[in-house]
Amino acid sequence: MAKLDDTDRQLLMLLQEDDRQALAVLSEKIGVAVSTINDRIKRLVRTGMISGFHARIAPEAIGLDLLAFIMVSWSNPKVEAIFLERVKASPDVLECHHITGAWNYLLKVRVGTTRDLERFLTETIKAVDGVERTETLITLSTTKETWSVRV
Amino acid sequence: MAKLDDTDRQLLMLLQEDDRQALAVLSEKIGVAVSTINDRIKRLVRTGMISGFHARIAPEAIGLDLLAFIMVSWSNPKVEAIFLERVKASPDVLECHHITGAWNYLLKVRVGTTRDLERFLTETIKAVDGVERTETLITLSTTKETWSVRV
DNA sequence: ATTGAAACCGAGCGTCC
DNA sequence: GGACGCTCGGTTTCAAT
Repeated sequence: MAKLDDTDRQLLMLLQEDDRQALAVLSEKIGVAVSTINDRIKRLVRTGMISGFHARIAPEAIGLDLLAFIMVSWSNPKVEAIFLERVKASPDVLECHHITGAWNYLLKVRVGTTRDLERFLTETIKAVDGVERTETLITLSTTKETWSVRV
Repeated sequence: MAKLDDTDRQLLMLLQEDDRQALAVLSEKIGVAVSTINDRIKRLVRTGMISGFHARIAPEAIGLDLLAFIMVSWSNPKVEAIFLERVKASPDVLECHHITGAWNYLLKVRVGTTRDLERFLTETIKAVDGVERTETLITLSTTKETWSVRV
């Protein structure tokens, strides 16, 4: 974990908001030369601080209207490997976290309709032998969903 | 919700994985002219299918080692407005969803250490008058965390 | 004084329009 | 094809030793 100076921090803030600003614009905003901006971005990528550049798709604009969080648990530890396999392969699953508490895993899932969600639950989750319980929290509305972290 | 043809879909897939590919590369992969790629991207942005281009920061690389999901509830409906205000203003909160089930809201929160989490809970969440219960699920490990949706 | 790292400058070139 | 913006060498500055 290399340390960041103020230029790096400002750059990260600006790029996580919008990575398509011209180097000249970034140079202007931060107050260093264009080539410096270029060097810094390259370094941030090389050192792994920036892990990628991604277009963000508006989910509802393409018909992905249902967001759900699904908590899953089992008692046989052998279940985990198969479960993770399935989950990684499924494009419906955006996130998969091993969590503390009463449940083993928390999934963030985005699909089109409740029918898709039902299909996901039966064909992807409950199809894994040994999965004992699930609880699904449906998102009614989303107030905030940002990819920008404090830097 | 405009309809997408196959070119749009391929383009969205490629750009959400990596938005810095040259138009010529995209043209090659999809098999249409460079100018078409350019037009399509512009249209996808204009129509709101693409809502932005963002550099992704590796959270652990900058010391954000703790990810938590916090469920919150209250009984007085007047609490909601103040709660959302605080949550929107907090850089620790990445997501805030109104959910079904026993809880009112689900938050996704990223901070440095357990101390920061404690401070967040006391100063941001429990400081909201009327918040009655919270439950925090700490993420032990993350198997999958993608921004790419099925298109 | 010497060295190394980082910032700056400008010309060349690739990319976009 | 023309223009813009990025890239990448060389050069300079600055800090630390």
